[in-house]
Amino acid sequence: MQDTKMDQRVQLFIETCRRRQLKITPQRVGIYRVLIQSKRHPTADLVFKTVKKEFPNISFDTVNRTLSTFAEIGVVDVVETFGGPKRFDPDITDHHHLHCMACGRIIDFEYEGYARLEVPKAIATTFKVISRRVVLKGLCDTCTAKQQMF
Amino acid sequence: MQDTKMDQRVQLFIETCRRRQLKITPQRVGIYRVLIQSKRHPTADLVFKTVKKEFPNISFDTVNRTLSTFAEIGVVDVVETFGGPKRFDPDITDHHHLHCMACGRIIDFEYEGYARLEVPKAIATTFKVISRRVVLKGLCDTCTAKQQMF
DNA sequence: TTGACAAATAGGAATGAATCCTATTTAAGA
DNA sequence: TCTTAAATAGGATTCATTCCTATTTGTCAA
Repeated sequence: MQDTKMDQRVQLFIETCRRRQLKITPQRVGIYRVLIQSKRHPTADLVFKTVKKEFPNISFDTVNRTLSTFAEIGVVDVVETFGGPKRFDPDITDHHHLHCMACGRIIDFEYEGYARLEVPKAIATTFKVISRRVVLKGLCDTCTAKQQMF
Repeated sequence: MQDTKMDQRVQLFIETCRRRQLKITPQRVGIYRVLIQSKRHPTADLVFKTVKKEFPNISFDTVNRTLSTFAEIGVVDVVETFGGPKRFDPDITDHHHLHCMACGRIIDFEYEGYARLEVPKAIATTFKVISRRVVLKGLCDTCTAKQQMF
């Protein structure tokens, strides 16, 4: 990500915090920066280890609590998983996910064909939909290649 | 579920175990019976508590290990979640999920419109798709009603 | 039917993830 | 500045899951 693009996102993030009356702490900004630079839907622990380079005595609890706060105010998403630790996604725009069952990688994709996954009427009346996503389980290219070696 | 329908499913389950050279133990059958009668995508702990009524000294480890085995041989699915304990789904036919963010309920639904969620070509070439599902996040009717009380 | 053996189980210990607790620090408005 | 509520660090605790090992039990072949 370009520096200017990143600064823009950080600026928007700060405005969101203000709107929600959340204090702008260096830790929060640091965690947010780590998040938007991540490409792998990181766990709290991974964010912790990364942000620790800049803030050597930040605590895990701060990182974890902050990630929950971010999810509450909508600046990140908690991603669907199949067990294991929570994973976070700084991309809150509409997109879909491939899950590799072998290596656990989550790959983002967009697709016109799913653009307006309309919600069945019978459901729209009894359930208030907030977000929609297609989740594909399978094997990524790397893992498929590995399997064929046996 | 009707008894005959259930016996049929148990019979199929037993055949699958044999095919995979898994021993048919009373615990496994008991756990499978609990699963196919569950409507709530139960956690290992809930299955454990339920099956304990019939097998008072079954261990949690047995239940948990067995559920993993079942997932491996494909007789149950591990369901996508947003953190928290693993949840299991005895319905392995194609269907979709609503997740209530307030109470955690997962509601199954089927929909013609999603019938053949075709996989984008660009993806089909690099990723081997095993299953596909639409995941809708939102609020169920009960929880929507509760929120409006405030 | 019986005996042998690998597989499965029970129960407890160990690990990992997330949350809670509390004393201390700090952002932000007066 | 000064004040105060919010946020943090660090450790303790809880909950979920996996690991370990002695014992039991399906299954298959004789």
